[in-house]
Amino acid sequence: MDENELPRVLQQLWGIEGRSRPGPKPAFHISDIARAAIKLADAGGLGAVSMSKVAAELGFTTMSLYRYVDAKDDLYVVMLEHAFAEPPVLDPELDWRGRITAWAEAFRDALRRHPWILQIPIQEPPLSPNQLAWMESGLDAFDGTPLTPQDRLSAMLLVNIYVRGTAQLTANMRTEPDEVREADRLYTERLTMLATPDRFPGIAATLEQPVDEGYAGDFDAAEFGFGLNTVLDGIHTRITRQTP
Amino acid sequence: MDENELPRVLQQLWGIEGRSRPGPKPAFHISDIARAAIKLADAGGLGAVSMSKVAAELGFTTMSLYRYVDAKDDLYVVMLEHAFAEPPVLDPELDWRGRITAWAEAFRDALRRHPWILQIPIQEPPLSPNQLAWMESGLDAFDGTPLTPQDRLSAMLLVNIYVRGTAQLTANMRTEPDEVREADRLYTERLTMLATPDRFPGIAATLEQPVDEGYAGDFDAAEFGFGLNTVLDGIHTRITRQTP
DNA sequence: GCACACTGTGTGCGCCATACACAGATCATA
DNA sequence: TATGATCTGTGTATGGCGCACACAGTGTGC
Repeated sequence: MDENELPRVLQQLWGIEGRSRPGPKPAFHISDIARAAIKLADAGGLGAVSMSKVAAELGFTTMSLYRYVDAKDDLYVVMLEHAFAEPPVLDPELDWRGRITAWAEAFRDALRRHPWILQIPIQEPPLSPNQLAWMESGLDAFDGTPLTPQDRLSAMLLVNIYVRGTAQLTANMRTEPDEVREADRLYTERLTMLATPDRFPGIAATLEQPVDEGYAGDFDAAEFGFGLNTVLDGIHTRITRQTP
Repeated sequence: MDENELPRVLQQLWGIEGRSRPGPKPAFHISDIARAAIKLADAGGLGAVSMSKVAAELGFTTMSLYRYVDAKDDLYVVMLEHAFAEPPVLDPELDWRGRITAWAEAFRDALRRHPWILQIPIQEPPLSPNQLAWMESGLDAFDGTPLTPQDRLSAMLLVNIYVRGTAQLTANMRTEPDEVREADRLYTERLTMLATPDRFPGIAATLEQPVDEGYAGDFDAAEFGFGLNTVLDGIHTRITRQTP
């Protein structure tokens, strides 16, 4: 095997400690950076996270961060890793459908806690410990089904994509529900003005049906499960087709 | 109706021309801005798009762009609108499944042509003409089914999300296929090293199965349709459940 | 006790989005 | 036809950003 070393961040996240070396002791740890950055992001979105702001939050200079992190992208990796703490422990009593549903809801909750996750530009597939643990947890949900490992991966990714996608849609995630409602009202108003029935009959039809009050709050509760069940129905079809 | 005017960009995209006014004639049009920006983005990703670069491409100063566009976000709106030209015309001979498949493939192709679309931070739901035309086209695919307008919206969004999500996954979209293959090789190598069977049995199992050669090329062709069919199976289940 | 690798710091560069003031162009109106 | 309002593109300036680099001090292994 060649000296194809892992990037430094991943080494640190996996706890591959370097032997004791000369020089001053590090004043803090990447987990401190993660905490500070997440605090800023939770409060003001990903845009509020800059090297200088994070450093200031820690009480150090901007450049000191670069002793722990090679570039801004690495900061994102560390933030993600800490935002996704331990994956949910899935009840083995449940069937695959119950398990993957619990997994999806845990994922959704994490995204709701840290909406900035959706703003992070994804450059590379995940390799950090907690990310892999979530992957494993999602795959394990299909234990007992006749699905092949590849099919399980596809199914898990499908659910993953669904959760991300729906979260993205509601990612007008202003923390204030009033703002969400107002933005939604303005949107439907404009849509009603622009999507006239003659040119956009399909869109207009969806607008005619009165939207439930408290729509924003209801979406996550009802609509999320509704769409998820559609996805799971598709996976179910594949499973039954697998065992004729 | 209050003076709740549309943002300027949307007005221009909808061709709401202001009456003739004093002052010099504009030297160009937002579509010129869109073309220049898309050219840059196609070549170097969204990061290569800056106000100064776009302006230089047009042969004007940076600040001149602000006479046409209120902020950078508006530039993104214009880019999106022009990248999604006319939506696909769906063959009415096909059933809903054939139609929405064609729609999904057209969407995927657009994303493949302009990968930077996935990098655009989405702030607001779409209101521009071509975006709505795509929405309408996707909704129309379900004509003839017993689905309610709301269900059609959900189904269309589900497919939309699926296409975006899978494109995101393969959005290591280096234009060079060699780079994709190399990145993929490196990833599986590292994953094999980190996801040991004792701690991550599920992940390890997916790695054991030998991956087809030409994986990167095959994904879009085979895997895309496979996953899409799973989603459509779910929608099919909902349709048949609708009509007992 | 020495050499050296490492620490946090300060300075500085190039790029970015965009606020603002300005001179010239052009239309509606007198 | 003259004029004033209002638009145009431009030049300049500001504050922020990520990050390269040189530096002085610190602690470890020899």
